[in-house]
Amino acid sequence: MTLRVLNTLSGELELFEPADPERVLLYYCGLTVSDFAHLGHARTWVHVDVIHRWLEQSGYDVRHVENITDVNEKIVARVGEDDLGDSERAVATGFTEQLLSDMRALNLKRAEVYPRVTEHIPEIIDLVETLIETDHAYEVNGSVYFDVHSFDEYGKLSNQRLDAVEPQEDGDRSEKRDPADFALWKAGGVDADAVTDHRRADREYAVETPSGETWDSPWGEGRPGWHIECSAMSMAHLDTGIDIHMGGRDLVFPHHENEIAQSEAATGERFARYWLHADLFQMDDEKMSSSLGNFVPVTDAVPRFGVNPLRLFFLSASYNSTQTYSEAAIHEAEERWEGLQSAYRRASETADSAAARTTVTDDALRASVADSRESFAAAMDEDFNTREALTALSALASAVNTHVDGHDAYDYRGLRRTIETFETFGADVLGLDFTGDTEGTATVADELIELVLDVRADERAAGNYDRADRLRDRLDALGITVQDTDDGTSYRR
RNA sequence: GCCAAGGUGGCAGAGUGGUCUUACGCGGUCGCCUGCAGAGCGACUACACGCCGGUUCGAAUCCGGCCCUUGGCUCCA
Repeated sequence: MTLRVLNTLSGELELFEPADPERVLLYYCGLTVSDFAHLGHARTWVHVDVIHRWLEQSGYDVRHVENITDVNEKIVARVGEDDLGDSERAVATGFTEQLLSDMRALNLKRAEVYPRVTEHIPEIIDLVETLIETDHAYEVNGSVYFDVHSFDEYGKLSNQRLDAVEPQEDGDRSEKRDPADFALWKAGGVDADAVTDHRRADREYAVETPSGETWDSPWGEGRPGWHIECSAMSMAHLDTGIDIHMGGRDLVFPHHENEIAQSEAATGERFARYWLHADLFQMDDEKMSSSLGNFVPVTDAVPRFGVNPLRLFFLSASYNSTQTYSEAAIHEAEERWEGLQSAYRRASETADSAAARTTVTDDALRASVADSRESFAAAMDEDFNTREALTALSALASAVNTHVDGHDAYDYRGLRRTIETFETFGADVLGLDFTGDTEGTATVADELIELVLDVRADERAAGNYDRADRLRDRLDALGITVQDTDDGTSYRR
């Protein structure tokens, strides 16, 4: 079992070796809470989640930290909009709660901690002071900037060369020594022009010119820069360097490049061993993004498609390739989900049936289970190739069907092993829920359906197929699919 | 312009030096099964890999050039 990962730093597949052989420190660059999370975020979350789960499955103790950026001009821009809140903090709190709720809906494993910028101002100030003391940063008019030329390896993540980076145009950055220098601390309140830029003409705002929160610092009243938070917060929560640092590909430059610069300049140690970047989710021919307004919110998608099909849809492309929103592709994931779930149920039902015997052995089934386990693990170990891992689960589903279709007495031990494989790899690793949909809560509607099916069974037994088919059609029109099998009639809503 | 990722069958999407891979899935056709349908199983859906060169006994897979797409260089998962 040797995991290899594609490290953005080297651009190559590398053998994964965490600093502590038993523990993985995972940091995921989370969201700025200025809007609802959309499917692009969801896709990255699901992949990060599966990576977290696979690391645990591989025997590591995973410490997972995921920041929440709750200080930002875009948040301030929404102050006074509808009932979002009348302060930066109120807007941020509302979106944060929504975000955590979306994550639960997607069946994501919780991070150990979700640090927020507003709770780490002292750590940020300490880090900025260290950078000034070591001559990596300088203060001008109450703002502090990182001096990119003070860090020799600047550009090593993104391969950007300083002289090739297009200089920014705006004049108010002229106090920087070099256009590529970036703010660690910004003097004064929020930039009113930036806030105005983020406001939308088609919306009403109860607060005309909202002000963001500011904090005291050795350089006067101000706000932290964008990049510094991740360095300060990861240092606060992941004591010894990060093993895996993840985020979207759009963060490689400048965000992650700057994180490396300021962190390694301050500590003299490597900030993160492996940088993994999830490629972006596209809507037609451009990325899905809040600022472009072309997004499908998680809150709409989960009830509409279901969490299992959505997860399968995301996992049907590897994390480091782009994926495009397509209802046809989500439909395909639904079909695949139904196939997997029905095979799981068949395995469970037949294993529990009287026809299952410990004396029966089906070598083909057992070989399929072994193959499936092996190829699933091999796929995940090769940079988390979830699509290939799904192939292994589909093969397992196929083996169950072949076994059950082809035998009158079932291989109990083989089926138990099959079920265990679905539960370990499908449920624990891929985060699918095989049991949730139908079991436990029989509603009145379910009982009425059973009643109709009983009537239909009587009609069929009496040879009244016309009447039986009409009942089936009526149920179908209500969205209830009826299936007759050797073992009786089942239905699916 | 610079940096990065990518261009594979009707769709979607793995593979990354050689008939066991045109994987897996979706869609479509046919067969088995079924009272019928669905599900399931089996077969098929012209030996596809952006273009042009090169290396090699052999390339979708390596090298070079070109075209195109997406992302980054400004807030962004």
